[in-house]
Amino acid sequence: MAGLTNRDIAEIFENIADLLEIKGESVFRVLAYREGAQTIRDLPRDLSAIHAEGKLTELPNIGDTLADKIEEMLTTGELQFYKRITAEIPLSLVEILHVNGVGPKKVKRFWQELGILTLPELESAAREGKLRGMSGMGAKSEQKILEGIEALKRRTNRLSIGIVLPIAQSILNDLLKLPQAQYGDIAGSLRRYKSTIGDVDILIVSDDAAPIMDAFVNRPDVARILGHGPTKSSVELLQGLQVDVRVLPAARYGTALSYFTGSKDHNVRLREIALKQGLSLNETAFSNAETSEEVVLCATEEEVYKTLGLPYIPPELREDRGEIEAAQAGDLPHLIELADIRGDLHMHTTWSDGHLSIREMAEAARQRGLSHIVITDHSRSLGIANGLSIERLMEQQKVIREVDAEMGPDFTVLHGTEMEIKSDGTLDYPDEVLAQLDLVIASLHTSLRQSREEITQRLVNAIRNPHVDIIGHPRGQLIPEREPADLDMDTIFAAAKEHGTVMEINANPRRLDLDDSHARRAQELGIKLAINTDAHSAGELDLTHYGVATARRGWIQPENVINTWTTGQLLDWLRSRGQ
DNA sequence: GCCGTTTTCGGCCCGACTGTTTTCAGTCG
Repeated sequence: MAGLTNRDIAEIFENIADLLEIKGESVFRVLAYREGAQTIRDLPRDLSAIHAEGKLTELPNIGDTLADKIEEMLTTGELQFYKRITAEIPLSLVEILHVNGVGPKKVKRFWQELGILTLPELESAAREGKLRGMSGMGAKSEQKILEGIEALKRRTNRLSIGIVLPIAQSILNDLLKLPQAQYGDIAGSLRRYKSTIGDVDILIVSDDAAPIMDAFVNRPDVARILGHGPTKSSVELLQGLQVDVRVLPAARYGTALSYFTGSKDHNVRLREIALKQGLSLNETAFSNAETSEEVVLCATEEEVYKTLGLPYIPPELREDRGEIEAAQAGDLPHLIELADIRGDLHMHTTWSDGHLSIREMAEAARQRGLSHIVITDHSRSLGIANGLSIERLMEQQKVIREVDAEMGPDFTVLHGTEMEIKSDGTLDYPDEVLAQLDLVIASLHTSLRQSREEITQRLVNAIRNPHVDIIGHPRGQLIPEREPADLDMDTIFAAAKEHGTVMEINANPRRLDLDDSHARRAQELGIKLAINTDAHSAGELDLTHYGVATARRGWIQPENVINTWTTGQLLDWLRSRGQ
């Protein structure tokens, strides 16, 4: 089997890590495979392209050994080492390892002492009371494993940040209403604005933790209490989402917030820096590495970074993707902020599949402090979304000009389209129609499973058209259910660079497309970006922060995002492209 | 297995909680 993708290779490394862990290998060797897998998952380019350049070992966490294995997989489609290890440790054990409360030691013992190879076998054994006979295992452990298996079956993997963030904010708000709670934050991957969220971490400052812990585990939306200690509790909500709450004193809040915001890789790097100063850093304090005596308490994260001799690093950058080195060099990027956004260039109205009229969308956008918007309804071939015929498109233009005039000089409404790139690669409106529009977004909505060559060529065709200004949600992913199209992003970006075509970061949390690492790659190549909501309602105009956060995760600076431009700058740019 | 502004060898994080245990191992984050 040829054509192993980055995702395939990352999964194989992840499986190897699990198998080595069950085998009882050094945790650091296990970690090396995990980190290698993570690097590959985050990669904005194809491993085959990097391999062709001979630069695999320049990737972080990829050394000679992993590079050789990647090469073997790319060239032969197989990995002999993987065959050997799966012959030694059954791959089906990996599934058991994913049961909450079951770690590598237990997986190995279930396998070797009871011959359990699969999740259903473990479930039967637990139901039949066969586990409690093992040393160190009782009826309670058995019950916990059964609950863990049930949770795993319910589990819908990671959820979109758009689902999780509102839930987490409501829990935080409820806890902060308690008289014992002083202040608190959402930490974890949610604070870093990852596009998908596995669980929620909330920190609360208080000197009286018990009432907060009790209130939390007794919430009506709690399905199951996973833990209920004096300062830390953990629950599973009815939606299957796990939420952890910790309570701590104000004097230690900085180290705790830093620790629980992560990422894990970022924290490891911070600890290394601390150790070089003779300090040991954990979630409670900096201690003397020799004597373990606590020497610095940090109430704020700024103090944590200051103690390490670093400037404050924004949460969205904390992924160990070069931010530590940049901070040390005094070279952190000036990141875009929500307040920099002046316009939204992609939204729909009742003319196609939106819920509000042009006038209503304009009013809603103005209320939100924007200075201009572009109405971009769907084009004619997207029948399911009531796409506009050429006649209706031209009719719409008249209405948009009227609304624009009504809105006065301080708010501008422009006429655009979100035009289909059809499955044969042609565009949905002829050039002479496109020439009459203020702005053209071209997007893929259909035939997203075409071959890499075909679908890449479709997008390149659109990029080459001089009337196309922006490529909307370029990769076509839907989080969490739909994988991105199989696009050759090196080729896409090269074309976009050549033609000055803008790449969208679609701010809808189900899309977040481009993602952080592709956005970063685009910026490095000198490609301009747009952050648009693709709103179909007034409420969706409030999704911009997800796009801005994704851009921040991609190290994006405001000057490279065309939504930060004034209305005049945008119009000048559009005019210059018209020629 | 990766990595290097103290190291090409020897580090690589550790505290909270649970269940089982009479002092701790396993798991998780």
